[in-house]
Amino acid sequence: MLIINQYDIPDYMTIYTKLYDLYGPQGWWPLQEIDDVKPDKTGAKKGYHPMIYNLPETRNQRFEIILGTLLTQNTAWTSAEKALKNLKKLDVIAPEKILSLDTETLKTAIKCAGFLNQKANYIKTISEFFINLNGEIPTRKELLSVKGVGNETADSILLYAYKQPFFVVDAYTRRIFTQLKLVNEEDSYLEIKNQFERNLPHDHKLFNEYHALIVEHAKRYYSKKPYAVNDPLIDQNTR
DNA sequence: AACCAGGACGTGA
DNA sequence: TCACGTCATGGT
Repeated sequence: MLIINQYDIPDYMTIYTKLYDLYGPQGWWPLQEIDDVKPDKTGAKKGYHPMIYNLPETRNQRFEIILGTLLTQNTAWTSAEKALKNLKKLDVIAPEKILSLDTETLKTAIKCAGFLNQKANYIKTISEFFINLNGEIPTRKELLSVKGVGNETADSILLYAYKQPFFVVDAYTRRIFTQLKLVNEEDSYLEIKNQFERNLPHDHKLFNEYHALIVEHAKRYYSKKPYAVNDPLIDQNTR
């Protein structure tokens, strides 16, 4: 007989360990050139550049990550990646080059990632913002003031582009942790984010892997309804 | 053929 | 604050 009570709910670190044991290091945030070998789609994925935590190393790598966070908003990463490849082909993965790029050309390049009008606008705007930073790390508040940067994108930029310990919450995180009964469906973004940050050591490598692992796990068990079928994190008898 | 994808913004209550 | 419509393309 299995009784569900608060003591049966695993803690955040335990779940992280389980996910890491299942999937291994994910090697986020993906960067072109470094991630030349793509994982196969059978599930034997080992990540992009696993166990490498010193990236990004250059200004343009940092900028590429920022472009990626905007392009992948409500969009499959594969589509955002194609857009990035198009930009790479145009040799415009640098804020100054984006600013001097014709807007219609930009739209054509990113069309495959959807929301082309908004995203072209966002990309232009954040390019100027990035230049004005002069290499400084932006605050979360500053990032949120940029049009196109909401909670998740701000945290993604801080975590993956600047290696700061800001936990990223996305729709997958909400789905999984609602099932695990660690968060409530109606909890706000900040409530969930704060809960993770209160219950985990503030280590950017840990936050990096954790969010990436959540995405990997969700793609397997939380992309089509009903959710959580055969989820190894959940005792199937108690679903 | 609907539904989803590593969301954010503008609007009106 | 908050629910709701909108933004757009591509894959399943």
